[in-house]
Amino acid sequence: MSQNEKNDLTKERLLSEAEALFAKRGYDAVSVREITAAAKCNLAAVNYHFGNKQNLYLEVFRARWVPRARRVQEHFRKTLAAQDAPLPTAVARSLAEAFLVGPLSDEERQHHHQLMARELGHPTDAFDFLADKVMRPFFGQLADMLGPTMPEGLDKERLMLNILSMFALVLYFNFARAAVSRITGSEYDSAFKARLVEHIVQFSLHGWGGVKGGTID
Amino acid sequence: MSQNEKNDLTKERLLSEAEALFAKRGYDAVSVREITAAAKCNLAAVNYHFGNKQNLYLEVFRARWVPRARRVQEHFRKTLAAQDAPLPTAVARSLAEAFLVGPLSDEERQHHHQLMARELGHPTDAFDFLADKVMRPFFGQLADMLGPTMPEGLDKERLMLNILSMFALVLYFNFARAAVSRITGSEYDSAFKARLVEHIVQFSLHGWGGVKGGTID
DNA sequence: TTGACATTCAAACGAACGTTTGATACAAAC
DNA sequence: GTTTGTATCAAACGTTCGTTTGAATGTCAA
Repeated sequence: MSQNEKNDLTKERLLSEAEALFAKRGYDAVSVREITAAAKCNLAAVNYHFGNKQNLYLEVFRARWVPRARRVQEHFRKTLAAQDAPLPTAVARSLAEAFLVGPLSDEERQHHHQLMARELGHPTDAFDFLADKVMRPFFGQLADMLGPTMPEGLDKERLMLNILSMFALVLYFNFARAAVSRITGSEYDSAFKARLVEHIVQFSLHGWGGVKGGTID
Repeated sequence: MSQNEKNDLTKERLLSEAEALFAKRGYDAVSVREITAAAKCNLAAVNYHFGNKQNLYLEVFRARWVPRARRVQEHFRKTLAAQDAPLPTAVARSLAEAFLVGPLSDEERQHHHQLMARELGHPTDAFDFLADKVMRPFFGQLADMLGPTMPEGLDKERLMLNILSMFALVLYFNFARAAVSRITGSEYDSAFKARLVEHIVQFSLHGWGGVKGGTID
């Protein structure tokens, strides 16, 4: 088993370094040589453990991205269950908190959302996986939760667009950090992140009008 | 001048094909050979007209992206000026209409927002250009417009976050078209686009609560 | 101790990359 | 008619790419 442990370590290191590099710079900009150098192993290790570069990319989603998404969703469900009823206010706050603070380290969260954004913009095989195993089920749960509390006469598409829009904000403010910092002139520190959570909650609930924070909390 | 015209044609074709390919697949995934093949010219044309690949990429932003962004902004200002006062409702509607329907062809719009999203996620030299020449000035104008109409006690950062959030929605629903279609199950045709404009306006103004369309229009 | 198996490694493979070169074509200037 | 300058082209440059190979290493069961 000590042999298996070593194997696993190399495989795990490869997955970690590959994820970080793919997230930061994209599939094509990262070479196998760069990944194996970062993982401190031989060039051939990628092909030995994963067959080829493309499959390493897919495995990053299977072995790392999906479990992490599940952790975030679990965190969301836990914090929401602590509340009385799944009212939109509580749902929005729990969602924003889970995805912008939540159980992930800041680096994990950055990589997570960058990988997701890349797949949204240019879907590969990984997107099928991601949509079926993570997005659709979770969005379905949210729709079931929020549907009854939404204004009357709200069709399913409109509800889904509302949910997607909140995720667009979460994704955007994680994905475009550098740009957001430069435009707002604010450092992306934990204080700014707290203000961001507040903003996203207010915006999702009330749009431009919901900035006074009157009835919330 | 007929020689200059031919030169220009090649240069213009290169810019067009390069923009389309860079937008769809990103800088590193597109080769100079692929661009010159699409533009039906010799491989060396990129280096002759633009020096190198990187500079062709920058020139796509300077010669194509920025002028197009200006056209969209001009469209926004024109349709807004036709209204009485720049109330948030009119601003939101004019913005969404300019950026989701507006003066661009559907293909242009798609490429435009994909290039922008790529720069937001991983800024290069093009982003400096883009931020200084287009984003900051326009966001500044919007802030001046919307500032007085916003709820009392709204600081500058919060106002900018509101504006950025509306752009996040515009960008997202252009950038992640394939994914949005697959999640909502709706075709991205012009009818869906019209519903999208309506949704983004309502969401930006009222968040999850603004789906009844009561006071709007 | 031996044989089977899993893992790592240096080295090399052919293909594709961005870029350069020198020849060629052609219009305008002298 | 010759020169000058611009644009295009096929061909090649050296480099890097993803992948393959075969030997070396270490582990464990027989």
